[in-house]
Amino acid sequence: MKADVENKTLESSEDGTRTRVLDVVEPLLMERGFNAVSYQDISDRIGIRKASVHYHFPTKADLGAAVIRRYADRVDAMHVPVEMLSGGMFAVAFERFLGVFAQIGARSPRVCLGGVLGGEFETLPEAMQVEVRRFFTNLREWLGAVLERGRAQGVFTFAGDGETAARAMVAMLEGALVIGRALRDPDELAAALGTARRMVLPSTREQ
Amino acid sequence: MKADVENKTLESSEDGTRTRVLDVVEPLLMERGFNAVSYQDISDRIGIRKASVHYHFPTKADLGAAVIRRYADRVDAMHVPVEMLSGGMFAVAFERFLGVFAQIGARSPRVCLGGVLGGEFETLPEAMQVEVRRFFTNLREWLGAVLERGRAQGVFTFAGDGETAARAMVAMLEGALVIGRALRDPDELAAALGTARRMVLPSTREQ
DNA sequence: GTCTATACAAAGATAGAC
DNA sequence: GTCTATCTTTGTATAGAC
Repeated sequence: MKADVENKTLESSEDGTRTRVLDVVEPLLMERGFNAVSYQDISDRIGIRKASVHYHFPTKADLGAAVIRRYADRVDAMHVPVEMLSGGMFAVAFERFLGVFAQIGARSPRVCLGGVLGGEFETLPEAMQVEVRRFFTNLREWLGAVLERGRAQGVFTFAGDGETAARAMVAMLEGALVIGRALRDPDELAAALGTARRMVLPSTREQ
Repeated sequence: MKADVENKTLESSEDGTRTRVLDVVEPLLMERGFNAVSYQDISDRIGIRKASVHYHFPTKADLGAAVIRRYADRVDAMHVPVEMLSGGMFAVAFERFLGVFAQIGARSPRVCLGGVLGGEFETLPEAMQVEVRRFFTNLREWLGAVLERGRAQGVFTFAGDGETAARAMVAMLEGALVIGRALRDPDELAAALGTARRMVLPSTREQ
């Protein structure tokens, strides 16, 4: 169990073609979506034949599901469990959450994988739909809990319950990535980030 | 210029296959996106051959662009020009704006055409990209002006400029449609609608 | 304006040699 | 694990008769 690896996020230690495929497909999906990415695209990019890609991921559904699963797990891992937070750490966790979207926005024309796949949702294989749902559910639940408990500790201020605020916030950020990319306008995401803060952080709310 | 027609929204008076095609494709796009809809799908649904569909829309880009153009024009037409608004009419116009999204949400698994095509944006033909941009730009500009002027007349209250609020709001509603569909959860859009109101309507803001 | 027929390219996927 | 070769299906698009 040698901890080598160049800069892998999590995942198995041994690099291997399988991981290279995932690494190539993920950004491709974020840019073009599932239906517009082919085995040929992948084959071209990593210099092996289509058939070899099929060896690692027999069907496209397998491939797609593996990509979102890894993506969702990685995003999950960036969010400190609510039980471990207290006091000012809530604000930090919240900023970190926004930072994830800010990072994606900085890589436009990529958008959040959840957002693109959400658009194609009805055409996705079951296994992928399950992962997309899990992604959104986890995100919402974590953020909802953070907002709720953070408010109890006086860090956040907002009306209604944390879950509702979390829903609105995630939706806004996902939407902003998509629209901002279409308009080639970084202000779109900036407006969403600012609004998100103003929704819950009293310090940012002076007119 | 006989004003017959069954229940066409705008468009030319004579029904004709061309319009039937648009009528069939629009909801298909809202559900599946552009890349997952084929001439065969259309052919099946209106009972003519693929080649006949090509007669009306030679390329798929022509077809796609025509669909969004009509869609964007229709949404545009639902929004009373800001110059014609005053006093309480601002609140009415705003509710009407939210109503458009509520209607789409009620037809889930369809989502806003702008939202789906935004997800596929990088893979769309130029002509379609132009229309998608126009859709979002018009929506944002109209709403931004309504919020701004409505606030000047004491109808709305919010921090920052109207354009920023409008950006955040449109993004939130688009995102909520997509996520709500994936999760098969009507509460998603409801949360967004409620949050939108709370963002600008003082009457809805008591905790 | 709609049909039949067909061209042509791409896609997902499998068989079997190396 | 990767290759060549191939199958099969689907998609966009065009030609030409009716």
